[in-house]
Parts: sequence; C-alpha cells; structure tokens
Amino acid sequence: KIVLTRESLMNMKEDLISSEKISVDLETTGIDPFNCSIVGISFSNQPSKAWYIPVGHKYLNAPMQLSTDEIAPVLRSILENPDIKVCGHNIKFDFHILKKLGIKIKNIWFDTMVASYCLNPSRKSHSLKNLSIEYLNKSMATIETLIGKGKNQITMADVDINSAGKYSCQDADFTLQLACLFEPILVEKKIDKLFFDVEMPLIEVLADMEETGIKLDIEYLEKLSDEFKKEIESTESEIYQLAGENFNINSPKQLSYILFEKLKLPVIRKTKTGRSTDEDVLNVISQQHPLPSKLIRYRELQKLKSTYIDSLLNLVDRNTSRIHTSFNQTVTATGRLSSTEPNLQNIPIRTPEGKKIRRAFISEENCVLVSADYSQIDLRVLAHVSADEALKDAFFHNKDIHTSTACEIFGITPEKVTPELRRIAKTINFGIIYGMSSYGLAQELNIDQKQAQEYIDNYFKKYSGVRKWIDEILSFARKNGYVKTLLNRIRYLPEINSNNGQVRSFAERIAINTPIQGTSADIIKVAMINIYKKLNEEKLKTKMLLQVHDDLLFEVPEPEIEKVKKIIKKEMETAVNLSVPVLVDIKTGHNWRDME
DNA sequence: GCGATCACGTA
DNA sequence: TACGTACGTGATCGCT
Repeated sequence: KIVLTRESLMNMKEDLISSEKISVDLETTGIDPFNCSIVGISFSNQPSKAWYIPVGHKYLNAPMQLSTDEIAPVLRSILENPDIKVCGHNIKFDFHILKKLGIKIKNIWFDTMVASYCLNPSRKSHSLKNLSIEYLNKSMATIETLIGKGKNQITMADVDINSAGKYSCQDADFTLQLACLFEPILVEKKIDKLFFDVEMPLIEVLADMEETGIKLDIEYLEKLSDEFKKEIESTESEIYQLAGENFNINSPKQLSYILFEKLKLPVIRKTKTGRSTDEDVLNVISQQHPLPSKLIRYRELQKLKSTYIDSLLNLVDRNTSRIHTSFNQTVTATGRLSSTEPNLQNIPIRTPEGKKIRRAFISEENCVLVSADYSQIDLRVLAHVSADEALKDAFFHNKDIHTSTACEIFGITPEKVTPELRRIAKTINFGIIYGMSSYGLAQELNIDQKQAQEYIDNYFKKYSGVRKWIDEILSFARKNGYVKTLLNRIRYLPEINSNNGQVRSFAERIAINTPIQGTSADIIKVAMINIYKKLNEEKLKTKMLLQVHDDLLFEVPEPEIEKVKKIIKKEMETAVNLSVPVLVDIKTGHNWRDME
C-alpha cells in the first residue's frame, strides 16, 4: 500500500502500532548513509503485506508526497516504541538515516543480514536477494532494474513511486519473513545467544562509532603529501637513471623486464603469471645492483601516499575534519570486523614513515585519544582453550610470553634469552596459532627445514597441552565438519576431509586458527558493548572511535580521562572469564602516533 | 567497466 | 605440489 495522504498515514500507524514485530526498509539516493537522502520508507507486519511512504521522489509530474517532517512523529511513535520489535536487513544503514531525521530505533530486534552471517559466516553473499531465493524460494527484482547501472544510473528519487513502492514493500515483506524463519534456526543451532546478546547489540555501537568518526589534521596531511611527492619524484628519476630508460614502475610486468631481462638479475621466485618482484625478492637481489633498494623506497612512499594520505584526504568531511569509516559486521569468516572506505584497521605503525600517517589522527580540542589494547590476546585464548599448564603458568606469572617460550624451547634461563632467540620464539608462537609447517617456519626464519622441525618438536614437547588441543580440534573438525569459538560462533569446514592434501591442509590450519582468532573477536565485541552501555549509563561524553581487532580507540574529554580509563580497562579485562588473566594496556595522547 | 593479479598495509 | 590466519586498497592489464 502506498501512503500519500495523512489519512492513509494514520491508517498505517494504527495497523503497525499494535504489532509485536515489524520490519523496516529505507529507499535512499545512495548507499553511503552520510551522503544520501531518504526517498521512501516501507514497513511490513505480516507476510505478503507492506506499506510504502514515498517522501523524496523528485521526477517530473511526481505526485504530492508527505514530507519527512510530517511523517517523523508517526515514525517516532512506531520505531521508538520499546514494545515493537523492529527488524531490518542491514539495519545499521537504516538506523543511520533515521537518526539523521531525529528518529532513534529503540528496539532493534533482528537483522537478517547479521543472522545469515551467524548461521554461516563463510557465505559469499548475505544479500536479501540471495537469502530470499535460498530460504523463501522466491526470486526478487534487483535494484538495477529500477535505477540501471553504470554511468547512466539514476537514483531512487527518479523512480516511479509505484515501482519503487512495490520494490521496497517486497524488501520489507521478505525481511520480516526471513527474520521469523531464522529465529528458531538460531535457537536450534545454539547461536541465539551470540546473535541476540552480542551481534545485535553491537549494531548500535558500530553505528555510533561510524557516525562519530575521527578527526584528521588535514593541513598536516597535505604537507605530508607534498613531502612524499617530492621524494617519490626524485626516487623515480634515480630509478630511470639506473634502469637506463623510463618505464612504469608500478607495473610488475614492466619492472620484471627491467630487472630480469635488461639487468639480468636472478629470478628468486615466480608468481602464477610471471616473476615475483616483491620486497623479499628485492632484498635478495639488492646485493647485486643498486636499483632494488631504490624500488623498495619508492614502493614504500608510493603506497603510503596513494593508499593512505591521498585517499584519506578524499574521504574526510571538510566541514568537521572528521573521517567516517564503515565497520562491516558480516564479512570475515572468523567473526572479526572489517573496515572500509577508508579501511582504518590497517593504518601503518611499523616504519617511521608509516608512523607519520598515524600522527594525522588527532583528538578534538580539550580531548585526548585513549587506546586500549589487549596484551597477547590470541596466545591467552590459546592458553585457555588448550589448558596447557606451561602456557597458563607463564600468563599467571605475567611473564613476557615470547621470552618464556624461548626459555622452554631452548632450555635456558630468561637471562640467557637474546633478542634473536626471543624473535625465533615469537615467530614460533604466532606460527602455532596459524598452523604453520616446518617449511613455513624455515622460510620465515631463514633456516633449514630440519632445524625448523626441531624447534617445533621442542615446542610441542614443552607445550604438550597445545599439541593435545590441536589434535582434538582437528579430530572434532573431521567428525563434525565445523569448529566453534568460545561464544559458539561457528565456521564450517567442508574441505577438512578432502582427498586433495593441499586443500585439506588449508582446512586444518583454519580449524586451528579460527577458534583462537574468533574467540578473541568474541571477547572484544562483548567488551565494546559493555563499555558503550557503561559510558551511556554514566552519561559520559567519551566516544568510542575505532576497533582494530585487539585494540580500541576512544576520544575522551579531559575531565573524564581517569574515570574512563578505569572503565575501559575493567570492562575489557572482564568481558569474558578465561582460565588465564586477561590484560589490557592503556595509552593516551593527542594523536594516534604519540601515545604513552 | 569489470575482474584478476600483484604488491603491501594492519592484527 | 604447496607450504602461516584474517582482511582492504591501489595500480595495472586484459577482457568484455
């Protein structure tokens, strides 16, 4: 039903207000919630029935529509009613748009996209169209049939109200049907707690983080861009000089010709289609020619400038100087979040040049940035799930875990652990989590495979609980075809019994890694929800800004610093109860580079 | 305009 | 034979 008049709006309100569950779906002029406007909104409260309120159709001779101001009070009476359970498909998007209109959905009950993700995080697509085909056996028209695609694409505002209404109503209808279908499946598979107590509450937290954004020092970034540009250009000239000709340095193909044919440098490794020119290779051949070192420097600066400096400047809001990422909750197979446009989960930190990028992320006036990161969360999770005595003991005595591992595998006292031995132990510790082979370890440490195998054997001799756990998780995976995290997040491993050794080995590494990486993801999600709740309850102005897998970043008004630091630390350390201590390091600073 | 490929940034 | 998990982005290049 299309709602064009106040009378019809009141009929709709009367119908919806007494519903237990409704679905909502918005049509907008784009997919970026901060850069689009509302075109219409649809609701459904029973199968095969939905309402569409057009408010922003703008085509020639479009009928008179209700305004957003006129419908806002009605929307509020429905969506802010705590007794009406609201569902949606990717409801974080709708939440953002409605919030801009001054409407805050009170009872976000169910997101079908997130539910699909919980049922099977490895699915290629969690789109409503796909889910409808698979679960409802109904195919849906795509949005392209309405707005087209490519350079002639129009927006929903240009689309005929009846066509848009039909499309939107179907979305709302199928969303509610799917939600009602999914709920008992989640219960039956015992992932209802993960869904209702973790993933659903997390939606509003993520929406708030996205809306807040983080402040950038634009002037500084622009200067940095210039500085990098100059050095890129001079390095470029040097490279052409050394190569004896101009070519496209960014093309691995053209670069290969220069390195391996013209300069006759040795081929170290091949890729699927040619000869590898990655950094490891360049490092090896840099012994024989001055060009590779220049290339490494060129690549570093080029990467930083294009991927970070320039794209951040493109995406920053020039009015507020803040940049708003999008946190995706339904992408990774392990339960981690991902971040896009821009990806703020891979801002450089390792090299001095890279760190210059972090310096551009700053706190608002009279605020500081507080970063809180879990110390060795993956290894603590390993200690917990494996119950390995030696590993647990190290954490109970708050030892440096890599030094402690070095002591065990090399049979020496802590004083005898050199930085080199610690580095080896560290590589092994991470290798264990990733299911690394002796070959991989040998590669990484630049040692022979026999030596690597000895290290690994030694590790398992000392950490027999870890060995036992790996055996158990693999046999569980083989028997059941899936693995699970602490909070029952599931990941199917259809290839765990494959006859293809390579395929099977890959599944085995996943079987080892996912319960660890996924449990860490579970833990930080719970912490985020609890911190968000606490900050609201205490009416604090502090804002959670970013999550980087084991790290949370906040913007904190100066008067709140001490109180908030305590809250963050406590909530993160006690989010779940592991059989080993969980520790969080807190740092503060006025930019993301200089934190202490 | 799209998708594959390479390379490289993070945890 | 391949050979350590999980991601996203930019540039190139060949295809449609």
